[in-house]
Amino acid sequence: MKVPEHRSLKEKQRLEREELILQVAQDVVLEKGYRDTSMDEIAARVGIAKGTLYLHFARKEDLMLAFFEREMQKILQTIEQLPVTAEMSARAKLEAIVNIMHKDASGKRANLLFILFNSEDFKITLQQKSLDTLRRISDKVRAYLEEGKARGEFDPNIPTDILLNSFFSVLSPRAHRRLFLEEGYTRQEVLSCVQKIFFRGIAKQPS
Amino acid sequence: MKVPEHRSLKEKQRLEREELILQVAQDVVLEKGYRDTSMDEIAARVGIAKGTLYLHFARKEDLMLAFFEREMQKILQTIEQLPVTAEMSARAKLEAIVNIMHKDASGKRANLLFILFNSEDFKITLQQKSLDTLRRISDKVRAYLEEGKARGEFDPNIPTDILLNSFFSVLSPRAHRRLFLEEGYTRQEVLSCVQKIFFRGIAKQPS
Amino acid sequence: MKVPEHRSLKEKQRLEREELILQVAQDVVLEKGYRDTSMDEIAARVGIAKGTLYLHFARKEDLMLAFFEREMQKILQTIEQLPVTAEMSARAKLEAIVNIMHKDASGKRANLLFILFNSEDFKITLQQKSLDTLRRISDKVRAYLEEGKARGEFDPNIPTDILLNSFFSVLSPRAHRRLFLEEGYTRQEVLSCVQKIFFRGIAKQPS
Amino acid sequence: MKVPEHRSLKEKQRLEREELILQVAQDVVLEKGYRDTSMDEIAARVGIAKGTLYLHFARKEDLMLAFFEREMQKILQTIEQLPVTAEMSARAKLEAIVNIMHKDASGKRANLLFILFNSEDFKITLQQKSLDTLRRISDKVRAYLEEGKARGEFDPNIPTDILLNSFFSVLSPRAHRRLFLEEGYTRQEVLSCVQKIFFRGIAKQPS
DNA sequence: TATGAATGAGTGTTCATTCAT
DNA sequence: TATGAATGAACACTCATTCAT
Repeated sequence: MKVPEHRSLKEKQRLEREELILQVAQDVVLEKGYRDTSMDEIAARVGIAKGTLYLHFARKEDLMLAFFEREMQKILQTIEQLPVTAEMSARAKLEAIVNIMHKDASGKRANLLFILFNSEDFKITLQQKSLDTLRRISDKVRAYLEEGKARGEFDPNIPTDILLNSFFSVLSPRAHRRLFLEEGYTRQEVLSCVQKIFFRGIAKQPS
Repeated sequence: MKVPEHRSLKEKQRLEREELILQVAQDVVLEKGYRDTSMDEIAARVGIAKGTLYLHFARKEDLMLAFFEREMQKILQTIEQLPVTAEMSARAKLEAIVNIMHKDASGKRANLLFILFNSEDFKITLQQKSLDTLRRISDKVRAYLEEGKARGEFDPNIPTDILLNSFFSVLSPRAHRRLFLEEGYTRQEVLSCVQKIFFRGIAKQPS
Repeated sequence: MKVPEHRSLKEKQRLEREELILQVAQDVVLEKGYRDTSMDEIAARVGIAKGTLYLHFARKEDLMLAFFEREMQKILQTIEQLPVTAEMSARAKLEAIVNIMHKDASGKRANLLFILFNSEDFKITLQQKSLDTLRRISDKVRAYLEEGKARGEFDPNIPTDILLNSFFSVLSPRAHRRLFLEEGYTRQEVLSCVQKIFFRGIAKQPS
Repeated sequence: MKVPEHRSLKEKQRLEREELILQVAQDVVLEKGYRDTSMDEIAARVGIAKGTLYLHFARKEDLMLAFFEREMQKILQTIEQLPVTAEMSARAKLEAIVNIMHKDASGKRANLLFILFNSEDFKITLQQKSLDTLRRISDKVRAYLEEGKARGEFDPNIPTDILLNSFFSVLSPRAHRRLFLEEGYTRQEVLSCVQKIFFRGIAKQPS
């Protein structure tokens, strides 16, 4: 009976440490960017030796991918658990997704998603797993966009690819960060305006 | 009297070389990204010694800032020389600006502008001069946005700051790069759709 | 009375494990070389924790020395148990030693012996114990060489030190490894030729 | 007129520096072995910064190969310039080669040749150029060995491959280093005995 | 002024060794 | 006693920056 407990304790500690590393890595990356984030700095901030970092993640790339993947998984899970009803408009569903992406206080999540979506900026070769998760998220959005077109909510003349891309770029908090940081707007305020612009912009035009 | 001429000749040569360096730097940065652009490569491509590069730009950062500044100056000048008439709608003026930003075949300009506007991507602290140019560009856009509001073209309920920010993020080719590169859309096609979304989105709503 | 038994049981287990470690270490070293053999890999292959390895051998070097020592001991024992009769020629006795050194299918033994004899290849300072064993082996060979000289079999004009050194370097399978691996000769064939060269070479010249 | 001079001066300095690096690298490798030779140590011993080392040799491997190649070239050139006459016995020619290999005071050359000939010990993948030089050296020896067989000097029953391999392993000073270093023999003395053993050993037997 | 050789701090990664449990 | 997580010194290699010529 003790061995399993012991193991699970160790395993728990391991996961906690891993979580801490991921959290710190994320902070540093958001602060300094991918290339300026050094394994040295992550280790120092976590308060462990550099070698210990490598017990958890064999390569810098793996660490980076791990936290991207983790964030995306969280988003995907929340999106898939959204309580959608038949009566909800496509816009309402998409707004729910936007809210999820902006939910966390710092907007980190959406930043990461945006970064990933424009992943060519990184010299990271996304692994298949991450690409899959990413694909599943964007497929969900795509499905709602097409549903909206079918229902006559959205303009059918705009290709869904373009709607999809605009959805992620327009609604990314990254794109609007300056407004919170320097101009004193609240997240909610900005989000509300930007959503308004986007959904009006893609709405089906009265003939 | 000769000295000044001599100086101005030298000065002219100096400026020509500087121009060449900036052009090359821009190419390399757009090709490889900021971090993967080395002073060695720039010097080699220009055909001068590395030391000579440092006679023109004391730091890598300065070189980068200089070519951002140069691009912005070009944009600013074109914007300021736009033939605007009283009858032109604010939207038409803004569309003209968007066209300038996307004018060059490769979309380099707008990429650079966007990059700068989100300058935290770079470890660059913009110098006062660059900030001024940037400010003047965005002031022009801001003026047209407010003109549009005053004329009843744009929704007065959305703060101009937010419109301004959306203008730059939505219309940046960077945000839509994937669509050209991977999905096979043409620049013109994407630009047209995205403009449509944006201007519909910010249009004054019928009461 | 129980304690000693207990101890000797433990001791026996300890020795068995030590034997296993040495066996594994030897395999890995012959497979990958000294520098590319990691304590991690040895522990993993043995199926114990790395810390446990260090309970048996305080340093990597100690482990390496231990298995050299062990191999040399085996060789020494076999050499000392050789059924030598008065009628046997010195050459026959030396050939028996060569055969022992090459006996195991893979030539591991002789490789190890050669490596040790040229121990500068390793950053290993041989411990006294190993040096003793080594000395006893080479003394045996030296004795037979001198016996051969005394009997008129070998050329008395060549110093025994030089004969001894040539014996080990000429007859080392390491020196001839290429011939098996790349040229397709059999061990037996090469060994036979090399022995012929050596014993002819050191034979007493007809006056 | 000045430019060429200037260039050749710089070039000369460059070559001198390179020579110095190679000399130091060789010393360190012979002292510590390939794996224990660090670029840091080489740079420190030469008295230059680590970066400077990389101006001359892009990779550690390149540096190592460069000095192997250089030594082999020297040997090859000397071998090819040997004054051989039709009357010289094959043995005399081979002895001349052995002398070349042992010529330099320290015996470094032959050590390097031996190391290379057993190059599987190194994780170096020999470049084609080095392999060619090596091949040309051993071809020369092989030719003399076969000439000796044809002339009835050497035993035709021993395959030339085996003779060749024995030539290099037996006559390598590496194999006999102990005798100089610890036993007090002179190089000449050892060399003479070892040659005697080898050439007697391979001599054609009276039928 | 122009050069490019030289610098050295910094990077990701490995691995023998230690030590709390 | 046995574990394996943690350590940190060491390594090969890069590149912005300097400086003697």
